Amino acid sequence: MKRDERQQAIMDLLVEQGSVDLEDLAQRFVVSKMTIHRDLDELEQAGVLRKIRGGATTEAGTQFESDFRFRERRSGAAKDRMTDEALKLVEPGMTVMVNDGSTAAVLGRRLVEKRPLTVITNNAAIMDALRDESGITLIALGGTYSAKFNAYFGVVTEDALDRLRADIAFISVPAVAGMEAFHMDDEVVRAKRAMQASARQSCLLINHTRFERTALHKLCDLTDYTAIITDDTPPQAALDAMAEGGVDLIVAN
Amino acid sequence: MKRDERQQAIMDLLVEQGSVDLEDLAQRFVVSKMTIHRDLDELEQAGVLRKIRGGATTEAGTQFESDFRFRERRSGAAKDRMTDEALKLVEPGMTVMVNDGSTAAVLGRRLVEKRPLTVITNNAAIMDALRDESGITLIALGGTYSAKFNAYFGVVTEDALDRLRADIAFISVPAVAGMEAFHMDDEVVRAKRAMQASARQSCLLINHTRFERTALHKLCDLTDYTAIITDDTPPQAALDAMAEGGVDLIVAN
DNA sequence: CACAAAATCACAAAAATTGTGTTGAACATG
DNA sequence: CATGTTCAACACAATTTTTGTGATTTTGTG
Repeated sequence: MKRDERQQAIMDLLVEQGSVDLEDLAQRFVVSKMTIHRDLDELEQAGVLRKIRGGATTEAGTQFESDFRFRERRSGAAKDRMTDEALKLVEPGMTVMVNDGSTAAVLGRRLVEKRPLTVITNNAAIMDALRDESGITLIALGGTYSAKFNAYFGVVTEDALDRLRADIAFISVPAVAGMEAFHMDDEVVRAKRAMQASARQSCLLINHTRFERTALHKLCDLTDYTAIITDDTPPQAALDAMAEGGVDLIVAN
Repeated sequence: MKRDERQQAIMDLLVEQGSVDLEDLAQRFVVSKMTIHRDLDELEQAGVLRKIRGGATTEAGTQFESDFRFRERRSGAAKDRMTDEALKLVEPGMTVMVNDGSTAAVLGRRLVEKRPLTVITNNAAIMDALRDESGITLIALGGTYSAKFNAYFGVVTEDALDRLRADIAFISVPAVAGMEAFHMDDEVVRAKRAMQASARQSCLLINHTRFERTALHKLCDLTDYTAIITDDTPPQAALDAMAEGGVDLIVAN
């Protein structure tokens, strides 16, 4: 492994973990700590990380932390766990819908594991990822592009969904409270609803930190989902509410 | 300049020119010919080029030559000239449709010069390019992805077009004979037709080498276009046919 | 303030990249 | 088809880059 590759690998780790340990890096790449020091120095010079005692972290408050790919890969482990569960619901030959959001993007990319599949999505990241995969029939939902969500929305999206049918839809939301799911943007809500309406069953993906929160628009009731997957145990209050409402929660850990 | 950079630069030149000269490369990068030899050997090993006496060419008949990016950058000058003419038909504030194809992709990217605009397309390259441009409202047409054309097609695309309206549609085809335009794929023909039907006026972009050729499916008559732009003077027979048919040809050179 | 851990520095060792001269193969040409 | 010329391949040496080691300084912590 050459210098450049190692530095790239360090960046990958940094993006994934948010910080890296010097000692650990030296062991991982089987080089001396001095070499790692030099790598980190260069990367710091290039402005992509900040050296701290014993390792390095992502430069706080720069473009980096708000970078889409960054957010996507950060806490990637949790998303991977949720994705593992979600994939269990998918069988080769199915038609699968996936909505916007970085969690959904992670799932979208991993759908290749279940090919052949037909994948319907308005998520630009998924389109990019599955575009050239053989065994995946990619049906993109058109619409007006939203940079904020890196996905397509609007009447075009909704009309297209109205004419398509899928076996399962994977939906993610930023807020769940009680027995209801929420989202801050009404365009997004409409797209998610259209997707759920066109799929035989729907599966909700929700980060455990997002329970007990609301957002401006209510999307639907949790009873609308045939499966709800989260990455870690949510607050007791949330658990109670769902138990009482009679919905099953799959905790992936 | 390091080894990797040099090799990358060689590939860039290769993509641009189709072939590279060993002697020339040695001079350009101020290294010995032996070094260039070694670079080319490695690149050949990697399968991205083919060494020939005195230099290297793109591996004929491999994925490379049919590579989308390759075709797109090759003979880029001609496309730029056509694009110049096409852009004259666009005014800020308009709603513009652009179809599939590498020529169209070049035009799509340059539409930023006329912003603010609303751009409607099924061309994946254009989606990627305009996605994060401010002042451009990007409306993607969904559909089933076609790797061959790097664009989206099918009922989803056509239905979406049926519900949209644009000021002008830019259409490109691989074959024109007499007073008719052709394309080898019926899915693509349907999308182009739908686009033309949804635009107030249509403009055809056609490479001058593509005149006097036909393809399996007839798309439409040339009289359906309000403007026809080509990059160079076409064969006399083609000119005669168009003159007789009463259509104006804009030759951009 | 003292102690330990970590960072830096300087220098040597190792590895890689590159250039040169030579040899052999391919090419054009009469 | 023989011959001179050009170009590619090879081997080796020179050079540059990368890396490791130990000494020295800096930093953080109790």
